[in-house]
Amino acid sequence: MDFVAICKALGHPQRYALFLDLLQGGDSSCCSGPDPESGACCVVDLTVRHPLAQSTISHHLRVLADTGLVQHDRRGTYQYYRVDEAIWDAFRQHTASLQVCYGVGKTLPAGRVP
Amino acid sequence: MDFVAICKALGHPQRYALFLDLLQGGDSSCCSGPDPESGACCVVDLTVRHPLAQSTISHHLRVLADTGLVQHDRRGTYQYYRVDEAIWDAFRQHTASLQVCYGVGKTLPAGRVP
DNA sequence: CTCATTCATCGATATATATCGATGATATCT
DNA sequence: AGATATCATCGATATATATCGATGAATGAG
Repeated sequence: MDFVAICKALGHPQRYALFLDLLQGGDSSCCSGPDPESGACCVVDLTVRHPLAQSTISHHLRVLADTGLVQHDRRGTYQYYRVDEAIWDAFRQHTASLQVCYGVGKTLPAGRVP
Repeated sequence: MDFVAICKALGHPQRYALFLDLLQGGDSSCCSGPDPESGACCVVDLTVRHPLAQSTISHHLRVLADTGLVQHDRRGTYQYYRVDEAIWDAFRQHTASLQVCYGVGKTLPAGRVP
């Protein structure tokens, strides 16, 4: 789980929107997955819901998939994308673990004092 | 709290390293703040600890500060940077709130089925 | 087999970002 | 006032990214 890489991937408005869409399992009516309860989404559906060219959406999905945050499996001509819950959970856990921690075990430095 | 902007700011290795440094309150020995228990860090200290030019560090700190994630206050000639805990907490809370939620309230679409 | 559909890849272009050295502004000290 | 230190800004350059249209590969339908 590369925290920085995932941050970078989510740090783009359109890509974040795609990610949110996948998180919600493609709940819009045009999603035509064979098992909608799996939360997967095919590229055409995303193309309908997002104001981007198909190639651009494919590109963003690849960026997300390269971090491991998103998985895809082929069914017929369709490619279904979904959020990898384990990776996402790891990301959230890491974020939660980063806390401000000053004044703990700090040795007062003897350096210059302005 | 702009989630995407913060992700973008943290999605860069050097900037993330600076952020971690600030999170830990500059616990390295060269940090010479007048009140080290406040967790603040001045730019020179970061310059010593990170392999970047001073102007580059200033730039990254500005990017972090522009998101609100980091604050700074001047004391003498020094500029002390610290993490804004409220913003960081908001970021962590938002991250925690983003959950996979499929199969909830989903109306089976009548669209094409591959 | 032929055609249509989905989707990834390629090539091109415009924009953004990272990085540095140099300069300038502000504050402190003598 | 003059010298020094900290730090932000500027200008330049190299690299990365976003976006699109066109193309090609794979698959299913007729």
